[in-house]
Amino acid sequence: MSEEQLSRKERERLHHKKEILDTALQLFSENGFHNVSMQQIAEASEFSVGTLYNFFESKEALFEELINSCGEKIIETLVAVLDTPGTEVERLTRFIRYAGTLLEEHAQFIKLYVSELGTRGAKLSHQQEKKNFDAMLNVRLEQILEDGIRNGYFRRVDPAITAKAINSIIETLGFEMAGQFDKVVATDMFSKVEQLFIEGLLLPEGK
Amino acid sequence: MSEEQLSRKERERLHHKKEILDTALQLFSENGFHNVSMQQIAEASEFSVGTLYNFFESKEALFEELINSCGEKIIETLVAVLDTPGTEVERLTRFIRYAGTLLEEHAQFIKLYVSELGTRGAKLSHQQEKKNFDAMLNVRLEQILEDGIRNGYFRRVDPAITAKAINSIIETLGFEMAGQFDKVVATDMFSKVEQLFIEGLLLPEGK
DNA sequence: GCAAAAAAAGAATGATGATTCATAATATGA
DNA sequence: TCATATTATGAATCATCATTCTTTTTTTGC
Repeated sequence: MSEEQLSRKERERLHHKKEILDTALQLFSENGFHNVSMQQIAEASEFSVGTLYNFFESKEALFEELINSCGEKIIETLVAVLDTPGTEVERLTRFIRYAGTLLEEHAQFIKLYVSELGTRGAKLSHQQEKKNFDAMLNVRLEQILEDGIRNGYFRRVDPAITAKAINSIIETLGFEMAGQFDKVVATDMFSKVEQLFIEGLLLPEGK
Repeated sequence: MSEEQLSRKERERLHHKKEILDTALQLFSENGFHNVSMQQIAEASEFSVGTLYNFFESKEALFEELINSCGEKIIETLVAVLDTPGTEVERLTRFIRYAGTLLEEHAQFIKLYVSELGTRGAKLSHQQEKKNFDAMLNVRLEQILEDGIRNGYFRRVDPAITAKAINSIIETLGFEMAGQFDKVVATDMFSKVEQLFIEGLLLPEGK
């Protein structure tokens, strides 16, 4: 919607930036932050090192922008799925299924995020408080589980642990699959996750 | 058992090596492989850099030896727990509980392993095929789950996914707790994991 | 076309940190 | 106690980057 406001020059600049971010994403997700140099990003994106610094304050800044730009989009759709109408059972089910779909379009980002930040480890950036997408998701999941229990759909498990468990397996599968994504395999896997958790959580009577 | 064969000198050397590995473990687990220098390890262990290289080929070699020496011990006890007599339900239960205990003694190692290798990511060592402790565990867990299903204890979930899910949550909790371990909190958490998975897996009738 | 401004280039700088190696300290054994 | 062998030391080397900065190229407005 703001695309219209920008001059050709500005659009071009944005496009260049995107190109850089894209190649950086590829390289980082394949080799990890520490094993990719600015030189490499420069060569791969067919810009010079100097130009990279023209777009980004520093290597870390580049990385952060990468994470945030992709992360925000993903988390939004994910949370949207969780906030969908329906019973807690339906919403949780939809959420798990949707995770598989997400993987398809964002395999690289997910791999990078999981391995460098994920549920574990803050290996990078000793600095400021960055938004923790994981934590955000966990809170939502926990809420749904709690509601589901209160409303008599789920057994009385611990919502916090269960949320973490669901998150963990999704991240693990996400990471595993990201290398060589296959739509069929992915949907299959996530439907098994669904079966494991949803059926494992349902109360025998089913309300 | 081989301790007797060694001369005092050799024993001393071994002891020195252990001291180095111990301080390296502490530093690595706190800061990650990339954020610890050989200098730091040298200072902290009160040896000189040169001496470190007297014991280890390279920084990576040191790291690998660290991982292997600790990992082997842990995996052995863990597999031993899985191979214990009893029904699959009992064995799996024991396994999950035991994971909490393990954490107590090996918090540092677990944190390091999970964050640098774990279920995800091969950020380090571009080289040879290192033993993958995770995979080993997964295979065993899968087997137990399969048996448990066949013997009518568990519902018909996918053993591979379920094994991964159990592994993932254990790793995640392991990592989270490793920072500031608290026995009470830990046993509590793992008993909730037990409740989530065991009860979620049991067939209504209970055979 | 042309001068000023903007963007791109990439060689030079500076830090950091792994690894080496000549030297010093220590242990051994006669 | 001395000569030799072993082990430890840490300053010097070497490589690898991130980052800077001067120069070159391209674009823009005229």
